[in-house]
Amino acid sequence: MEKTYNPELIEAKFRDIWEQSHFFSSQLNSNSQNAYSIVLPPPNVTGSLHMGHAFQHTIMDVLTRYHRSKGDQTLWQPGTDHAGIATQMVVERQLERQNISRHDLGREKFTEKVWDWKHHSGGTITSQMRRLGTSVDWERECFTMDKTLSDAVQKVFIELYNEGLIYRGKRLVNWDPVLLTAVSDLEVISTEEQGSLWHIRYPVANSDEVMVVATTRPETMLGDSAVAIHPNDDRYQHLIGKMVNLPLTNRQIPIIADNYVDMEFGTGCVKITPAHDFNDYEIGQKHELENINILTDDAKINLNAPKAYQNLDRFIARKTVVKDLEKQNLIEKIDPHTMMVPRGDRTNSVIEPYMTDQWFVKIIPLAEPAINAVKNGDIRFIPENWEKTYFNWMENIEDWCISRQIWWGHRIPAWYDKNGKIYVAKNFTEAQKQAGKGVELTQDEDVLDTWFSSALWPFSTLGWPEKTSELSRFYPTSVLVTGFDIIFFWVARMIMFGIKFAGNVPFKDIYITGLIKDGHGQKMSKSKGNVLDPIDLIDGISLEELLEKRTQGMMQPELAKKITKQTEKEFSNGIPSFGTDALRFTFTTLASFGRDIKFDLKRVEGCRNFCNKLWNASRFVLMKLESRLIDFDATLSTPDKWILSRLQHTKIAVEKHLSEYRLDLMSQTLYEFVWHDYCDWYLELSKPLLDSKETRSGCEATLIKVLSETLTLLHPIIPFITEEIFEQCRSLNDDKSERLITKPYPEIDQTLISKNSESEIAWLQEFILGIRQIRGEMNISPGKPLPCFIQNLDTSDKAYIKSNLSIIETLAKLESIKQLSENDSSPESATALVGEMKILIPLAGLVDKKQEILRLNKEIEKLIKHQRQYTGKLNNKKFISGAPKEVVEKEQSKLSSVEKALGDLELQLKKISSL
RNA sequence: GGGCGCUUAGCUCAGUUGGGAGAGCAUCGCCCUUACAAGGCGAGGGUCACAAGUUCAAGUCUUGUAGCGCCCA
Repeated sequence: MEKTYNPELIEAKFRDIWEQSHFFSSQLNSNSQNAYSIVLPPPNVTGSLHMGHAFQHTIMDVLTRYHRSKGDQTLWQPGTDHAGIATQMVVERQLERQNISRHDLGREKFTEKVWDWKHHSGGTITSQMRRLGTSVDWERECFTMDKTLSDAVQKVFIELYNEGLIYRGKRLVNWDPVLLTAVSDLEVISTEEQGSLWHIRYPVANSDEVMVVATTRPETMLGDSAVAIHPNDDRYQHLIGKMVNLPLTNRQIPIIADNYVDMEFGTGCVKITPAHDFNDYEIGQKHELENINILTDDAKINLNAPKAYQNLDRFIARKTVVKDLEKQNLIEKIDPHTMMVPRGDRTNSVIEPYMTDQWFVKIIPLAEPAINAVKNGDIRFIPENWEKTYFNWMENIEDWCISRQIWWGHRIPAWYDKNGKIYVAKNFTEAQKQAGKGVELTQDEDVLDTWFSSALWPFSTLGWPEKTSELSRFYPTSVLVTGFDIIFFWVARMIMFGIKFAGNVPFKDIYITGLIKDGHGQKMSKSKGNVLDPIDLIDGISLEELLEKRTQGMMQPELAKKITKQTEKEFSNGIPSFGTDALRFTFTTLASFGRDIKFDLKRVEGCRNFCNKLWNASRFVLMKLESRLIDFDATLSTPDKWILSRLQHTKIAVEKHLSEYRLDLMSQTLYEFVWHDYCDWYLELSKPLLDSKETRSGCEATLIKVLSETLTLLHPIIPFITEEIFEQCRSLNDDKSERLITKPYPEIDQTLISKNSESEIAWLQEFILGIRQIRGEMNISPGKPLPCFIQNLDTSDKAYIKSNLSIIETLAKLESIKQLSENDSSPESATALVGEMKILIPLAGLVDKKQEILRLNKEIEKLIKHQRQYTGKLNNKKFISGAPKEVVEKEQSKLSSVEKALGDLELQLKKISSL
């Protein structure tokens, strides 16, 4: 074995071997009683995988590999999402650089271009996944626009339509005037922005009075249909039912009363623009007001407005309107105002409420069973508190606008005749049948919201609506692993559609992971220039390349300087190559239940070091056991029994943590076992054990047995390095597995849990630590052999000493250990205690006694602190009477041992000081 | 305005029916000891945001305050 492990070579090797051997296939373990399945949240084919993907993929891979090696028939279903708007935008932007618009190409040519992009981008994603070691069943890879998945989409649409759960209608929707499409509520991000509040005078018809209304969007006055006041507002009672002259328009509009109006806000008068405001729309419906649309698709003023404003862009129109009002002295005042401005999540353009014909899903009948599924425990959120977020949204849910005026996606299977009658069918022929021969039909131009097809993912990928064997075997899936950012977009909709169409919930557990942020807790984004590519952490990247990556092709090139500076500061030497396993281990240690995960390179470094530690421990084992015939039935020594016992505890903890999705605790447990139990202690103990004939065989068998099981435990987290070590050690092993990936997960063996060896080794460790501490504090070189006296031994001390004498001498580098009886006078010594046994290291020729006095005082101080704490408790009568017996007894025994130790140390202090 | 969450060592964070304040990284000291310097050994460092309450006992439960963050309107 190489002295330092080199991830690059071994990763490439096993990527190929695993996949070519079909080890990821869901057909394995087909005789098993248990099925385990996860669907991969399909990444968008818009680009490449980011840290969040890599993080979640690692979690899913750990679960998948674990269940596979437990013997479950395991499916991890891969695939990608066509991501309608996002992908269309990527391609449109590329065309833009060649000065081509999608309209130049036409629908058919354009979608061809998008398919080209899809093949390119999909390839990037899958190759990245392979680099990460994701063990998905590649033979089952899907895409949301595959034929079978598209058929499923059509079927769902048609069935919902026939049931009256999908309808088409003219409604006020969120309109993106740049994309020229409707978007759903979820795709609109409202943020606080500085604006103005214009107070405008509306003259009351046939009167001298004016009503002052306030608005943040003065141009919308061109579409006003009424002025509203609160029915109880004394100031305006006499005006209800009268008319106002709407300025700039030559129109008269009524004054109405409605509870919706807030009397306290502004003047208490509100302009009502039903076609351009969601609240006003409601009021308009109630009062049967006219919906006056004053905007074109791209947010210019249309022909319904006075000539002066027609064809003006909405923001220019705003200025013009204000100017004209000022001219007529109709502006009362202009206040600065912070308000919520809605912007499209893709384009960042201001979203307009806009009247258009759209398709909607009537959502409440679907939401109710989906709410119940979580209430009655069919679905569990992990961590649990996310269910509150889910309920909160589901209980206030609104109909879902599913039509998009774009070209990339599932075209809506609806046709219209000349009179606008709708025929919903799976194809033109069927639609024609419905319409009757000779009726001229045209298909709806729109496509479906991307999330409509994603909502079917857990069953459409398994072959639904066909009754496939996969569907019956793997549906409902075991767990969904995803981020909280798409609970509404995706998770909720999968639950609704799963229950409705697949007849059952789509998954039993929903593990909501945290989101990966940069080291400062900032969201990673291209515009912030703080994105890390998981592949760069695996392979490493120079500062120059990283800078180029972060500043290339930016939407706002003026930020490049700042990004360069930040990047240079943070990654002055670029990023070293850490390897896939180190990155995966890092992700699992970060997988606690927090919301934000600050990603820190130092953490990866620590995990890389762990891999190296494991590598070197294996190298040690291999060197020691090379060409030896291992006797797996050999007698075991106490240290052998101890490490086997520790291994069982580790296995128990690992399974517990994994079943609770605490991958952070799982990897921490394994880290501690490997580093601190196996390497720090057992490997050190093995050195003397291997040197002695009586203990050698048992130790050899234990070394390899524990290593081998540990590799299996670690394999789900760090598959590459463990597979490589397994291969190198295979000749030593007695098991028949060809590869670690197919090796059965080790069972917990309760009979190997040994309390006796645990307490004996604990004693041994205390002994050695005592001596190391003296060495450390006295600055005695670790290589210098020391003489040692022990005094005040009880029977177990005596037994332990007898069986561990040479081990202690080796590990603590002692020249000799001599027992003193109670009455023997000891030389001037440094002291450590193991229980009541005293360890004495003579000071002669080593250090001056001042240092030992200092050290003793420090120890004594610590003990006194504890003594105070315990006596305080025990002097409290309420504690004695109120606390359970065991607790009181425990406190008492703690106090007595502290007091004994104190006595010993104080005596020692006196003795040394007086010399 | 409604909801959710966070505040523990210099930094990042664990702490699961209330009973010993922990890890990694960073810091300091000694050591290139034949698995590992990507290492070994030892050490220092905390009023668990603040206040009140429940309890024999609170980082942990309840209430309030302050600061920060997210989601929804």
